[in-house]
Amino acid sequence: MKIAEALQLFLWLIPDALYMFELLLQKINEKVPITPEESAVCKTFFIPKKLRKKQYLLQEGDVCKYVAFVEKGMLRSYTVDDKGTEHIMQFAFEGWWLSDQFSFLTAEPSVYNIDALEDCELLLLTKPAEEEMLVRVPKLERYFRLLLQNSLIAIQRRLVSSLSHTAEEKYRQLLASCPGIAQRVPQHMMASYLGITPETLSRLRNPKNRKV
Amino acid sequence: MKIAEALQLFLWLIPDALYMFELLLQKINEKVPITPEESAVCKTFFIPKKLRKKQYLLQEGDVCKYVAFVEKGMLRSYTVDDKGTEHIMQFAFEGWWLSDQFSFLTAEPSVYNIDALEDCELLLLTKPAEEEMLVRVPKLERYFRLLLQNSLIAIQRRLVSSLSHTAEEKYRQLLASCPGIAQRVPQHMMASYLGITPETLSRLRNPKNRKV
DNA sequence: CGCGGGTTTGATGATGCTCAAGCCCGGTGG
DNA sequence: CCACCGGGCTTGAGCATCATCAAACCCGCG
Repeated sequence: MKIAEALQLFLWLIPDALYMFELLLQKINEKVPITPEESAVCKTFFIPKKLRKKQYLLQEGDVCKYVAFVEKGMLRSYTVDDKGTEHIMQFAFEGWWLSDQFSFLTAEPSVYNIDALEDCELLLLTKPAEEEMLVRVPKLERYFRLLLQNSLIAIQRRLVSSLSHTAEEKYRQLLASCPGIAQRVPQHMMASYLGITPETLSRLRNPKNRKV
Repeated sequence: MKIAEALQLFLWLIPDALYMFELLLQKINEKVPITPEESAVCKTFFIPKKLRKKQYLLQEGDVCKYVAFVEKGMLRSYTVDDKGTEHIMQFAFEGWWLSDQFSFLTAEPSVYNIDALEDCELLLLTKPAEEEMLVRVPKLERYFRLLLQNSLIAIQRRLVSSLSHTAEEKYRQLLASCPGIAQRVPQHMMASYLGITPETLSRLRNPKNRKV
């Protein structure tokens, strides 16, 4: 057996550990430069996990045990209101993080669902792993604070937008802030994210309805 | 001169230090019990400040240098959109905190304004003071993390509410979640907070318009 | 081929906005 | 002390936006 073949076999046996961390390390390095040694330490705390389309990472009523980093595929988090309508809180593409911060921190049951919109490769971090990791690589404190900040800003912007803009303006803003989303996310989910009905979104996409 | 007398004199000279910290310490103790010694340390980092009605704590374009704790009175933060309409992000009553987290953390110019809706007594904390305080009283890390969490949850709830509820439902929710607000906040400001026009709010408050 | 989910299209109605006028009340100056 | 002013609240009429309900359509898939 040649070495190349052996390597192939090896990769096949523990495929996750080898190739799944590239994006994570790249993203971290963008904000907080870390050494190769720190990278190596960092890797040890994550749990690689694959999720197939429509599978759940978190279901309403359960405690959110992980924060998830998306290496491949995409996730969404959403609530279901009293009328049974879904409200998408967030999409998470490659390179994004997703969890229910509140449930994760307090260990109380979540009001959100998280599921896969495409087949996914995720890196999961438990609370104890996160804490240990921050002790071993304190630089990452800064990285996680930046993440939290960014999510706070994003959601504030979205709130203002939802209070002051029309459906069409909100849609354009979404396309602008997240190019390519229309190619990957079904339309009725974008509608759910924007807080409008699928019919309305369909209509305002149709140029025939353009105002004079 | 006895020590007690000296203390009295000392307190007399800087009167703020005497009565202005009660609510702050009480609020902290509700979530994170601290010793009298820690309380004393804690006090030294805050800058007491009085603000008269309509005065600004932060103006759009400036860097947010402080987080403010409200001992008396009330504050609001808001943005002005391209059409010139104000959008109130948050009210802060006695015992609440307010700042622009983003500008405070990054030292970039803020997009928000913060001003006083009533004469106020505030306790201000600068970034260096905060950091030093957290070193001296590490228990407070937890307290501040809880604050951040709570604001994240609150704003998420508000977003879902703004996407899924009618003007009336949102108004009722506001009254329920913040009793007494109608007695202290002018109506057009509640409208601004809810993202509706003053006229609409006025109408849905009038029982004559009640649906059958 | 037929089924089913997602999207489109149409008709109708409710909700909330805009503009405009009137009202109430507290504050100011004569 | 009163008249006047102005800000905030109310009321009204008309209109734009968007939701609802229903039907048709499109297309991938078993």
